[in-house]
Amino acid sequence: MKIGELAKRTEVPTRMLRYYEEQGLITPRRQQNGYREYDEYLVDRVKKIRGLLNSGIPTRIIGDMLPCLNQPQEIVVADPDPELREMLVRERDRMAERVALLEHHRHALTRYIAAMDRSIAATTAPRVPT
Amino acid sequence: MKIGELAKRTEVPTRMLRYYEEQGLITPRRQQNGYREYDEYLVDRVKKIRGLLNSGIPTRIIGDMLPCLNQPQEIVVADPDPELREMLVRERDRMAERVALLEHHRHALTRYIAAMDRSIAATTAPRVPT
DNA sequence: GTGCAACCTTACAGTCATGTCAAGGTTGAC
DNA sequence: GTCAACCTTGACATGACTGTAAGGTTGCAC
Repeated sequence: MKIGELAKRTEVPTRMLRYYEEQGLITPRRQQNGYREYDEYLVDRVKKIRGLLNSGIPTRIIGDMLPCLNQPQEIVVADPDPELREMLVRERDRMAERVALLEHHRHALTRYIAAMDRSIAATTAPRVPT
Repeated sequence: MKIGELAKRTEVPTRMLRYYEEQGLITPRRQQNGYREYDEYLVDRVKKIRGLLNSGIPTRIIGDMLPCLNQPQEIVVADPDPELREMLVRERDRMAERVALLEHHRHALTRYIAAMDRSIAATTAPRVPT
């Protein structure tokens, strides 16, 4: 498929698909006219890349991880590099921290919004029946 | 206190404290020699800023929120702007999404690390008693 | 009071994941 | 043939950092 279709199917802008290519995360073939030609399996891979980026993992590290995450279901560990393992553990722990923090702030925001609503209610209907 | 002490107490590098100032999130007074002078209450505020930034809220929006989050405990809504409310709701929903995604990837990573460990165990002790 | 480390200052450049735009080539439908 | 809807590369902008250079201030030892 061409870049536009991949963009639609993954909801990742074409700009980003080209960027991921630039970073060596995907390497589509080229048609005779120079257009990029993406294989089906790249849909999954792009989604994986997005997910990892969204989790705060930089492209450089994603590049290290991707070859290990080849099979969609089964986890294949080709070269069990202890350094990579450590890095992944660190990333996982950082994720846990971020989840906790996000939850904390989500609750704070929820409380804040509720307070706003009370304030708005008080403003629009200031006279409360005694 | 001076910038170095604030940095130590908040674990936010001086470089970033100056950056937050540049972005209008904190405005320390100046000593005669030009050094920045931070009040005690800024320790809390900087921590709040870090938390919000970590949650993916941009400085621009944090700048809008901070004046509302003055009191550490009580939530004070000075000007219940419905636009701000909508924005906050959007931010909160985005946070929820990000939490879900992070959790998903955290679990994936955990599974992956476990698989690695099995692989390492198999490599270092390849002969399993039948 | 000289020297020196440890602090502080500004200012400018670089990074990373994005967004946006320009200038131009290709394709397919009418 | 022309027009919209694609595609290409390239360049510049932005947000949140991050690094570093070049220099001023402070405090302490000698």
